[in-house]
Amino acid sequence: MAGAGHGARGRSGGRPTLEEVAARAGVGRGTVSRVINGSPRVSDATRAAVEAAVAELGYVPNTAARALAANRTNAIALVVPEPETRFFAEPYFSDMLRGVGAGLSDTEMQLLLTFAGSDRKRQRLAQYLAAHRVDGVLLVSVHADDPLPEMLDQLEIPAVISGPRSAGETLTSVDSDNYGGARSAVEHLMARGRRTIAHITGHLDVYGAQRRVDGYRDALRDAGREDDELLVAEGDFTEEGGRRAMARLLAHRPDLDAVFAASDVTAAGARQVLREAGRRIPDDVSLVGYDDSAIARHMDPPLTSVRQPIEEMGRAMIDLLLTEIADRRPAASRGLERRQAVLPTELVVRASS
Amino acid sequence: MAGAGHGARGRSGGRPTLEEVAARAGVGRGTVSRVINGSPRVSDATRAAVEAAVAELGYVPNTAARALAANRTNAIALVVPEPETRFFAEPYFSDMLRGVGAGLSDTEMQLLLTFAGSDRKRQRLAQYLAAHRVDGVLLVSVHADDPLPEMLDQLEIPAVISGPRSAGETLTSVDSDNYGGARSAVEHLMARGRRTIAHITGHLDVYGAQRRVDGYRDALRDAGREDDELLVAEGDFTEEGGRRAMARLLAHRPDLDAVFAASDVTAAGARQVLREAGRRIPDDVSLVGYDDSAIARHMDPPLTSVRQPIEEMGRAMIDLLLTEIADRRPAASRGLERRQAVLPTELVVRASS
DNA sequence: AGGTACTGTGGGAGCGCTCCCACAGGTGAT
DNA sequence: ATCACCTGTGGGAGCGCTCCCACAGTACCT
Repeated sequence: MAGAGHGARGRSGGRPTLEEVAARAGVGRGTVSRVINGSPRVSDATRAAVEAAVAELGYVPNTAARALAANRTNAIALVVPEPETRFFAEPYFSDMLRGVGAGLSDTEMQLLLTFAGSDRKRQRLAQYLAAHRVDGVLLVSVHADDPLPEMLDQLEIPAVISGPRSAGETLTSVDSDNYGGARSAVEHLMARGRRTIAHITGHLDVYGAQRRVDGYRDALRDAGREDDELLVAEGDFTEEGGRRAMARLLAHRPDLDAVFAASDVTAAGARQVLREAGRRIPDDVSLVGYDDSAIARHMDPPLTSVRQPIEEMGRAMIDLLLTEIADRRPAASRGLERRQAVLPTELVVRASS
Repeated sequence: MAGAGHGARGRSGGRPTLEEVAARAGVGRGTVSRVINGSPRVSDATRAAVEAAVAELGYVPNTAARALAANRTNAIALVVPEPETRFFAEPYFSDMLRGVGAGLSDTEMQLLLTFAGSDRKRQRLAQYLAAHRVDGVLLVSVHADDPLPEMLDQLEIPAVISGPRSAGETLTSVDSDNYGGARSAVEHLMARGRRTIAHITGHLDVYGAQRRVDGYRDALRDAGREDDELLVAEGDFTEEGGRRAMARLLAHRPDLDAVFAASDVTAAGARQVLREAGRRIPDDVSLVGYDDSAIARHMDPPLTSVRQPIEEMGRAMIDLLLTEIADRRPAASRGLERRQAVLPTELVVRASS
């Protein structure tokens, strides 16, 4: 309330304004604003006086006023275009969120968590974006046909996507080396003396899943191995998908002696089917997963897995997004300087291979 | 979608304002505001006209202006007073976040995710709160000596805590029935014919962990069983803590034939030590965990566990918080009507018991 | 001397809303 | 006729900032 709460102006609870700080420091409103925002055009003496006043009064800028006047929000949204369930089922997201949080902790930016799993939520999200409630958007796990990136582009809202949708992704993107990670997994299995290496893919409308297939294929081909279609079964990153794919693989190629799964969760499903079929891990069949999640460590036997530096990816996304926001230009310079970051993966060898 | 389609109106990128909608509808600014905010004091005809204008122009209220004028933010913060790492290590948080997201999806409220794991982050958090950047706060996983609740109280910011800090918690709280959950676990073990039932506790400065000990004790006592101090070992919810506690229990009471652990992760640690000691699960020792997390399902053998309705707890927290925000009063009526929600638990029986 | 170009500073003019007062026009009781 | 008291409406007065223009002061040229 405007005039209501003037009684409590004493210590805590009283929220000083710029004007009050200015009065206290004996300067003008503009000068305080300059100090607060780190403008260099302030003399050292004045700056010191203002900073003292700020400290004395415990001044904290009002975000809403700032956002209104400056037409920016100091907030970014992490948009998850899936139902909440999926988001948390895969540790991938948590790790990413962690990196994002870390990257943000040095800034004034606030993180908004937004789910766009249902149509209603999409609707609302569209409104938020239209209202320019955030300065930028982080997109994770976007499927190939999602209209969201298009929309962001039209609204000219800076955005960074994790996992490009295709080789020609137009948005700034951050990715891990899916291709190289898959290669290293397959090469590891070959080095272990495995002859017949199968692959359970991820959802193939996810570009990263395709790249893993490429890495798997190329690793085999470069080693002069057979590249049998029957050794590749399509999964969808889920446990159930892993089970189904594994069952198909065993039916078609009962002689397989290694499986490279596109996620740890998928590997868990595969493991179960292998067990039920009487195959021992790693004695009869080597198993390698992807993500190096907690599940990999807790599996019996512990699962060899390809670690993605997901946390660093989160950090990288923030860095790129902040850059985009900082030099937000009249959209003229777009497309020319598409930014991209690809971070390396690492094979973590455990007992399953 | 909402705003994007109507692109070519007036200045490019210029979002329509209340005033423009008013002009279009042939009414005053105040009337439009009333319609937008669902005030009943508008005639049906006027309301219809305004709504038409809003639709035509693709009007979306400016959040910052609204927040500034109304002195509220339409945002709430989920504050995690721990390092990000801990937050994501336990599925507990993810589930809760899911419930919170679900509870929020029917409202205009935005969710801010805030970590307060380091001192610097605490500092910043304090600033946010002081700046009244959010209308309310959700606190999860607060330890007994945390100053945060106190601060929120002083700032008169509505807050709901998950897991009260003590029996006399002053904040509105949501909890699951820790006592009942523990009882049902122990009663289940007794029904299975187990005679010597040990308990590995959680961090005892967490009230819920204490309540589980109470439930364990009372279940035994009510059944006329011995209540041996040597059967209770203090843990801290972690795997490593579970290992250490289990080792101690085996040393003191090698005759134990059942263990009730205060978390699944703890149970995982206990399981490892039991294995190494040559005890078979469940043949020699029954094992029951708490949380019914993914780990429980993936353990070998699958772990019997007490399920908390964490997602519903998240929902409940939101409901309570929104209520508090809605009837935010001059703090006079505080303490009198302490709200509390306690949700039931459920024992999920698997092969480990 | 005046001219030019800085640096540092004060403060007016909004940003787009909500709040609230004023007031028109209707109703019913006096 | 007066009064009281509704309902619905318009619009002024801010909310606390940022932006930007004006301008004093200083410095270094012609």
